[in-house]
Amino acid sequence: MNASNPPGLRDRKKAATRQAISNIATRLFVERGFENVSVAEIARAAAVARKTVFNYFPRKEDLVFDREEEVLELVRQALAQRGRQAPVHAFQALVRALVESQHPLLRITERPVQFWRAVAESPALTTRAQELQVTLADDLAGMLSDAVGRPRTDPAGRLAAAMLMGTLVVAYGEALAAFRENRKPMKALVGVLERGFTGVNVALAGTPYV
Amino acid sequence: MNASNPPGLRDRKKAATRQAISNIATRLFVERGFENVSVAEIARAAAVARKTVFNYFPRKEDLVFDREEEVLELVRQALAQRGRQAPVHAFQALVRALVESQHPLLRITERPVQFWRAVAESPALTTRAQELQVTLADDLAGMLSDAVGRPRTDPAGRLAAAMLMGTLVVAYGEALAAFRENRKPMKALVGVLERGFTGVNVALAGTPYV
DNA sequence: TAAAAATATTACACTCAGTATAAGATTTGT
DNA sequence: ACAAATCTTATACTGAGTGTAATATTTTTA
Repeated sequence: MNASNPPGLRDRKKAATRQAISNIATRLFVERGFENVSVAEIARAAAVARKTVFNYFPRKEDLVFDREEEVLELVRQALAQRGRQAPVHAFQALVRALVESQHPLLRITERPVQFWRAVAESPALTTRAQELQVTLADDLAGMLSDAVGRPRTDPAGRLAAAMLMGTLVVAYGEALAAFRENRKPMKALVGVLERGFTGVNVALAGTPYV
Repeated sequence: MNASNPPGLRDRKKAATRQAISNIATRLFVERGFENVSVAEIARAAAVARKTVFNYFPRKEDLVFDREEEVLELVRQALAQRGRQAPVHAFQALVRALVESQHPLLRITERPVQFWRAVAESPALTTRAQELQVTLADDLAGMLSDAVGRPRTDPAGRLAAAMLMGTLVVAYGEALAAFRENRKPMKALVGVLERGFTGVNVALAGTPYV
């Protein structure tokens, strides 16, 4: 639970171990598929106890998805620095900015295409991805509600978050499809995005969210 | 893969076994919670082999959620009989009709409230419910696209489906919350619903879906 | 109605994810 | 250098889900 300060030896070793496990796991998954690699095998390859793997990654799927916190941080920042802008608009502005600045999270290249193909081929990973979408929508709903000083259970906030995340997921999926079919991924992405955003703005009209 | 005809003895026995397993499982889950009942125990209580339980319900969670087909059938029917109405509007009309006719699927009573509380208390069931939401959104997207003669991957259809399902889930959740707080569940439900529907209609404006 | 074909149930053995616990090793603060 | 805190490990366990082949039951055919 440390924060700043020079990271001690312990923390550096932990980071190294975590990274090593993650790297080896990724390599094995790419080579042979998620379902065909056991945690025991990963532990062996990383020269570490099986339990240690679970210490760092409570579920096997977490070896693949470990950028949740990064995403949340981006949203937090955007909402904190939004000035007088409505929170939903601030979120939309964030997404547009990430697209235009070619941020790694939304940039479409061969890498993410292969990554998401692998996810699609694994039932466990697909399920986990869906779980993540819902978790993110939930967190987003909480942040939006906080921003307008309403209870975190406010249905309007939930509705906004669900629609925004839904839009984002569909848009990103379409961008991946476009890439595979040699169409312009970013154009496809923005097309869906603006459609969805327009809808959200109307749905939330009359509320402080927008 | 039989369809009509008088159901033979075999089919009747199968239906009976399935129902018996499901009933006993439900009882045990209610008594002691989903995670605290093993499939082995269910099998024993139902006087059946463990493997037989898995024959009928591939995953343990399927013992709880087994109304997917029923929902899909409702949507199929509504879209088939929609006449010249746009598919998204037909879907919205279906939902409104279910609400007004107090259809069991959307009626809020003590039963569903307890059911969904139990789901919320179980990580495995929560995950499965999310999975179902995504599956339903996917099927809905396919049906909407079919209805307007576009490929099942059409992003507009996907967007419509994602937003509609998102709206439905948030609205239903809010209705459950309203029930617990002694507010009018149906009023809460319809409130969120109409908000979401308005947004969807705008998002999809200019497309044949609406 | 009796045998043959089809299908359902069962027993058995197995893999693997995830948890619990306590002992041993390493880092950190004094 | 010592003690406290924390990380790793060995070991053993529970429970979900799969594969397979033997057995029982229903349906079909003759």
